[in-house]
Amino acid sequence: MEIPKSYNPKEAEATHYQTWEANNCFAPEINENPNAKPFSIVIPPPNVTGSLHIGHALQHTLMDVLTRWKRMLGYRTLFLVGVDHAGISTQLMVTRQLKKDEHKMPPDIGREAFVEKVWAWKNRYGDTITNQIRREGLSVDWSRERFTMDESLSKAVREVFVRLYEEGWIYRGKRIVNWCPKDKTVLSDLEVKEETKKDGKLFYLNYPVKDSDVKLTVATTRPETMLGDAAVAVNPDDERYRDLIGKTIELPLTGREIPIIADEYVDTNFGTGAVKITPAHDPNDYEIGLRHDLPQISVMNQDATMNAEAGAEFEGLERYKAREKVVEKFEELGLLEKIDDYEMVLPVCERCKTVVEPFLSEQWFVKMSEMRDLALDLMRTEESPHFYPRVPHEKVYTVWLENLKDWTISRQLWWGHQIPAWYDEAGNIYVARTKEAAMEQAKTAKLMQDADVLDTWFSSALWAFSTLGWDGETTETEDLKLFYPTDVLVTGRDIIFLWVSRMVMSGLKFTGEKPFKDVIIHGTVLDKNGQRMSKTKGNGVDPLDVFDKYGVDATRITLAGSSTGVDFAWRDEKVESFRNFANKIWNATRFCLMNSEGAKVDAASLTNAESLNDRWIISRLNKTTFALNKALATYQFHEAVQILYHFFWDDFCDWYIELVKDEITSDTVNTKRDAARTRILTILEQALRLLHPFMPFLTEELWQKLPEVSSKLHNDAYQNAPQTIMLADFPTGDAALTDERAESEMQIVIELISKVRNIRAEMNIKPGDKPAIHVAANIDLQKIFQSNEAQILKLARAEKLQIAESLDVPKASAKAVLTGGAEIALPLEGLIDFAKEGERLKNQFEKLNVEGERLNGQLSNRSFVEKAPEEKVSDLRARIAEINLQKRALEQNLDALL
RNA sequence: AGUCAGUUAGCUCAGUGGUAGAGCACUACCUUGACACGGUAGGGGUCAACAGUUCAAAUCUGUUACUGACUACCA
Repeated sequence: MEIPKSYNPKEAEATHYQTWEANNCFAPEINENPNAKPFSIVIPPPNVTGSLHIGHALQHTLMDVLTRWKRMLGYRTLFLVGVDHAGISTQLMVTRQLKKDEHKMPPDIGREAFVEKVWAWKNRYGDTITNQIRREGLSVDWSRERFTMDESLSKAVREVFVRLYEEGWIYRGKRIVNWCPKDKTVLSDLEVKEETKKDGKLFYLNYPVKDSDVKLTVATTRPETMLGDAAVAVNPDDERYRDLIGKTIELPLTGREIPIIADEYVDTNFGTGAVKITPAHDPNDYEIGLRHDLPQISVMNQDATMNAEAGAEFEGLERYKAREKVVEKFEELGLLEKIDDYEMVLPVCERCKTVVEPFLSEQWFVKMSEMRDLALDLMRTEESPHFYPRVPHEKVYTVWLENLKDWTISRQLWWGHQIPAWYDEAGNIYVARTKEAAMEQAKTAKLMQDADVLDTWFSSALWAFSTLGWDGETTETEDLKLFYPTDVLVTGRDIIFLWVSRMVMSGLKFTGEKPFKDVIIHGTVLDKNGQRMSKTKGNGVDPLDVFDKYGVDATRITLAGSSTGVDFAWRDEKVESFRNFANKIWNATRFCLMNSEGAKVDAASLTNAESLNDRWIISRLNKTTFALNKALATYQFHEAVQILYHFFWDDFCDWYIELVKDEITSDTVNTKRDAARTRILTILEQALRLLHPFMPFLTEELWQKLPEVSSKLHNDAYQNAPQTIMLADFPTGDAALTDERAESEMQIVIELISKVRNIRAEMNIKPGDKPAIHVAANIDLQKIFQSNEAQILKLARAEKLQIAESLDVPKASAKAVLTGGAEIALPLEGLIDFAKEGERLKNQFEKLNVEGERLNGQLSNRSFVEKAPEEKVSDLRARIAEINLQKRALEQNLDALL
């Protein structure tokens, strides 16, 4: 078989995914075991407008590793995929295109036509993200793909809305909300981000007190809102203003008179200690307004221009123009005290970055107190969901819930789930599942549906069960029974509040069960300088570029191997090293295949091993298998990757292949050679299975090349499926095959070879020169060295191995001491540099000496001997004995040199 | 302002009480029939500082410094 010298990911990535998908390998139905335990994950639905970024690649890899692992273990696995309609971002994107292509705005074409355009857009571009998911190799079940605006999911949304309304948990009301003047919609608290403005100003305005010469100075960052002032507030304990409480202000520019009131809210140390109160344009002022029964004077329109209430002079002015004009007027009136520079933090719209205006408006809200308690009770009673890592997320989640405010769910958009509420001509509200039902309630057909749609996260909150068939009417399906609650949710920190908490609350409320058992919160991928990636900085890493450059598998295992729950800096060098790892796997397999005549994959070859190196590698393989399964079971992805990397590269390639190379490449055809070839092939095949969840393409490509692989190697649940490594039985380890004795015996052989190599390097022995190795050792060690003579000679590049009870070598020899007191010597007449050899031995002696002194110090500490566990003390004694033994030998060697 | 996290080899990061680890980078040697995307042998860290608990601290506690994240407020 002709195999290229290096792995080309493109070929493997081009074919296998299609085969897997075409053979329905991803669907749970591939599992033929009726008693198989279920395992399910739902993907956090990416935005339909979106394209893959490196954070997705990380999150998706972790989910796919778990899914492939469980599938190979024989679980009935469902990895459910789908996309989110992403209300605001999609609407913005289509609006932008409409503007560009037709120079029109949505109102120009009307709601119906606009929504049609969004659907067309979705159908045209919506598969960008899903094709990218295929590229990543995700083993998701495409037959169950969902979209948040599918009819069934939309029905679930209406159902939930109606039920919550009927219970009084959804209400409509006039509140101060976060208003985006550009998108002209309300935003929830979580959709508002902060932006620091360094060149902000704090304006000090003088308000004349009626019937006096006194002026009260108030400070504000938004002078234009003074047009809507309803009062000035001071702290009741503030001596400076005590006399003024109850008096009246003649509010400049408006001709209105407003009271001076006392309220504890006012901080006497900030600004002037007197605060202008604008109930319609500030959330705190709104609260104060309610307490003091102040009028709510709204002076702005929805686009943040001033309205008629602001007065004729200001009406129609944009908010910042109005600000300038107000300041000008105050200056003209001699009422502008001063302007200070002031660094401030502004709330901005998460999507369009426009400064959000606190705005008095009528909206729909979900009352969170009861919903919140459901989630808090779950945490209290079951400590669920279990966060990985638990610190800090469990606490952050809990504290957030405890302080949760009501959720604004209406959005002034057209793209999304339209609110199932209707109004009659008198303005009465009818909330119902359908228009017909609403008409029945209203006893009239003259109804107008609420124009608003629901927050995108309202439908996302139902994702874990609406995708499995729950629509309010149907509440039990096969999928729900099998796959709900899901096993684990994998997601980023930023949506714990937006999504995780809301899924928990709605899951508990509507299914009576939590939506998932575990929540894995992965870290953020930062750029190579440790900075957050962002479009404006242009420092993002495009996973598709990385795939092209290094291959999908290398990228996947890099991401998994970096994942410990904390943020990490992206480095191309890391992927490069895993690209090299992929190549190493490729070439190890290439070696086995080049010598595979007469061999096949045969599990029996793992149980009938006799030689030390075979028993050793089989023991290593089993320990690796145990450790890997354990690491995955606790979501320790970094650990899992380390385990695999170390086993494959160090144990299998650097030692095992080299140890058995001669035997395997022998020209002599015999059963011994066949057995050795079968064994290495079998071990390799097991290793490929262990690697498969991380590196699906490479392992499939290689596995299919192995002689006589078939679906017989599949897990029992997949015996009839077309042969693929993704359905192979995942090794779980066999305790009978771990062999501590083989491992420690091999360790001493490795030590011997390494020490000889060290001497060779230090003494500059040419690779072609083959010295003799003299070994002095006890009977047990003699046997071990004797039976591994061929391997020792080959790997140490030596001529012969002279084993005796004591050393008898010429003075011109380089020596070393092994664990257990064995000694080695290489006669190097004419090659040895005595000064260098003396230096080398002294260095080793010194190292041992330092360690010995430290340990002796510890041992002479009486309290250590008394209080430390016996085992630790005896370990220490043994180590000291070992050190003394080696030191004595080194001393003798040094003496012999002089 | 509050809460939390981090500070370990030149770089990126593992490591939760018992002799400091990996990858990359670095040095020397090596085209040894799987692989130079390779092999062999090396060098390199008083685990941020200080104090405490302990027979024993990178690991537990406290304080400080720096970095970062989140939450709230900001007239």
